[in-house]
Amino acid sequence: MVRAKLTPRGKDRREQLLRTGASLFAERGFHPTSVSDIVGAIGVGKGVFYWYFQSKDELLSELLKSGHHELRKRQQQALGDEPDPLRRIERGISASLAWFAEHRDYFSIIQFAATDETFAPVLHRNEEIGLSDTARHLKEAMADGRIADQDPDMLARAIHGVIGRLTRDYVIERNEDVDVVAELAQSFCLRGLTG
Amino acid sequence: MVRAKLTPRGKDRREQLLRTGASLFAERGFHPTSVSDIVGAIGVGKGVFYWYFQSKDELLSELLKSGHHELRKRQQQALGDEPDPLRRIERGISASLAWFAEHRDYFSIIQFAATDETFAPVLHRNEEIGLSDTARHLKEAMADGRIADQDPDMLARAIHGVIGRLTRDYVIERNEDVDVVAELAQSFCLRGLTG
Amino acid sequence: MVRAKLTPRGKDRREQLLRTGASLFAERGFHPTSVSDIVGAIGVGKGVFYWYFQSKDELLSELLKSGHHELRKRQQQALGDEPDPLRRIERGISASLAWFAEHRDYFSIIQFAATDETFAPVLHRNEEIGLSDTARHLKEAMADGRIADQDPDMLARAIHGVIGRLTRDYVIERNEDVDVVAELAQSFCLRGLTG
Amino acid sequence: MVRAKLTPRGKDRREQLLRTGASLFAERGFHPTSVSDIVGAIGVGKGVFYWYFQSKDELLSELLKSGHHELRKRQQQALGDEPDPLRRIERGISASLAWFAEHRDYFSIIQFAATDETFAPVLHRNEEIGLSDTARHLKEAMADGRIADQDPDMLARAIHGVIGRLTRDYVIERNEDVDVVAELAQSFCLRGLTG
DNA sequence: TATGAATGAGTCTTCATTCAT
DNA sequence: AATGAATGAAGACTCATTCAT
Repeated sequence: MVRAKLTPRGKDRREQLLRTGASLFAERGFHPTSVSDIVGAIGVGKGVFYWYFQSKDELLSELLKSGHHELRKRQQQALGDEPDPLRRIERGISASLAWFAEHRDYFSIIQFAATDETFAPVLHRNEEIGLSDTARHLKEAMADGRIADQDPDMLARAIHGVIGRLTRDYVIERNEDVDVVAELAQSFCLRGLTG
Repeated sequence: MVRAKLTPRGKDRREQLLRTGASLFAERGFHPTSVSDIVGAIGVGKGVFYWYFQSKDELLSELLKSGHHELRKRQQQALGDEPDPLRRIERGISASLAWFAEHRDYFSIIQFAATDETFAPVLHRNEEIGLSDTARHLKEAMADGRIADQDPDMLARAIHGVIGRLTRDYVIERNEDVDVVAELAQSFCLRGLTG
Repeated sequence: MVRAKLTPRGKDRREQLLRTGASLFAERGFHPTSVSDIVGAIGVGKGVFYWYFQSKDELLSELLKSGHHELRKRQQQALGDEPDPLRRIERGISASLAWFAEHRDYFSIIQFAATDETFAPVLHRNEEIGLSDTARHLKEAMADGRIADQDPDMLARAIHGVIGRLTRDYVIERNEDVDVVAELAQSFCLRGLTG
Repeated sequence: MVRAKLTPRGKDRREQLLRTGASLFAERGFHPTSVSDIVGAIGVGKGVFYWYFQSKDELLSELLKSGHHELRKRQQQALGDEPDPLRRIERGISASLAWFAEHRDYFSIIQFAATDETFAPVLHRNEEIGLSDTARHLKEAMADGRIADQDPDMLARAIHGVIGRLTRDYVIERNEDVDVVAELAQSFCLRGLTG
């Protein structure tokens, strides 16, 4: 039974399970982490887990969903009302990198989810949304003649590829300064678009 | 016990296990695929698997190792003796896409391995090699004044990010024509480098 | 994970597993007895076993440990404050036989453990303790001039050899009256010592 | 199929399997040693084992049988035509210790066999024979009034208990000089008998 | 005689999930 | 809301034994 109404204490517990799960999934992987590991890390009984979540899968889904929402919110805040579509792309790049830098666990989880039959569909839907945002800016830039006519979807994915890879290699793994990485990502992508 | 002496029949069986494992790992994921699934798909007893591999992990490692070798070989063949470093990068991009198009299973396996504590180290070592190849070309181009001075490692990773993402989204998932994808990847990356 | 906190019910279950394991190990041997056999005999699920013990090996170790403690306690009670060292040896002999008569399973288990690479070390340490007790009495008797000077350790082992063998052949296998056996063991050993 | 007639080469192979099996069983135990280990140690294929023995159990049985015969032969040689029954016991003690010192593997194997449902019966029959030899000497000594009237079987087992234990602890485990051990065993047992 | 290959039942162990309290 | 206990299917791996060559 998924609890509809939670007492404040209940909400905290749920958050704690979410955080702990995220941390362990990121560190060891989803399959190698057992529900037992999660509740054990918190020091509560196994029943607690199933009081707040229907299954282990559900915990991951929740993580995916909330991560996506937060990232999205951050990106939209970053865009503000910037009228220049290319500037919007630049801002989106640095907002994404910055957000991931603060949510490393989510990044790892997303990486895993992308390779898993069960979660890939959810993830793809999420990605589609981010992608279409980027593609919209690109189309606008094309309409304005700022960049050459090319498949906007493919370009969007190329940009996301750059972001993903640099995030993983520099932000997550080497803890590099986000701004430095963002700058290169921006210049590489912008030039890649405009030539 | 890696069997040293294998009869032709044994070699075939080993290859068959490798292929079948690759295919199932790619389709369902490593953890969700059991050794039972693999031998069941071939229609042999469970012991057969362990005659050829020490463990399920070893099978994946072998897959990773041979995949890396083959991809590398393909890339080097593609480079030929091309003197222009930027051309070499272009050729590397299309060679990679082409190879992955023919080895979709390996791509998926690599994706998974990157998220797994046990295999990530091996994978990273492999990636390091490909990355240093790319970075070498970049340094040469910088020395020649063909592209601006920037961190060559970071640029190499940006390029690989583009390749990886477009491979996944177009070559693997949508079965798009490799040449079309390669062209965009090349133009995006080359412009990204040269501005 | 040795469960720290066990409810009364849990303690009972643990005892039950210990008893059942001891009984089956004694009857069929350690290796030929599977965890499945143990839980099957009790009529519970397989997981129950691993809730209380980390492994099959651990169950045997626990058995060895507790058996040793109990035997030791019984021997010490038997000695009381008997001042005569040779009398103490006599009492030790009958106490051991009596204890084994009540714990036949443990005797068989000890016999097996002595032949097993994994458990022999533990067992030997236990035996060392009993042996040094006996040797102490012997040294005292030698100091008193009650018995001739000989290697006390070797003598102690000879005595334990007599006890072990008669226990096995008469107490365990033929269910002979303990007192009769004890009497012969005592007279044989005491004369063996004093001549 | 048990081979009836063996070529000289075949006899050697069989001996080699017997020796290797004995050595591994003694070292690691019967159950933990696999047929694979045995043939692997020799460097031959698994089929070889089953060419010479019907099963792993059969190998152990053969070991038990031949060991018993050899030990018996040695003891009888040692007795010669010694007319004094107590002297015969003394000689039997040292002959046993000496033989075990040269056949440590067999000693360990016997120890194991005694704890195993399958082999204990065979072993017991063997022991019965040695025991009745000893008992015969004892009865003669009793008839001669050399030792007091006591259960000869129980005494014989006490003596064998001493031999077994000292063999294990000193001859096998500490590689002690056999003569020294034999002397103590003889004096302890003889005094134990005669008082 | 001997080998590499294969079988498949069986072993220990894990783990998501449920339940009684 | 939480706990200790229990379930049992499933997983990785082993191994005595057999077979084709």
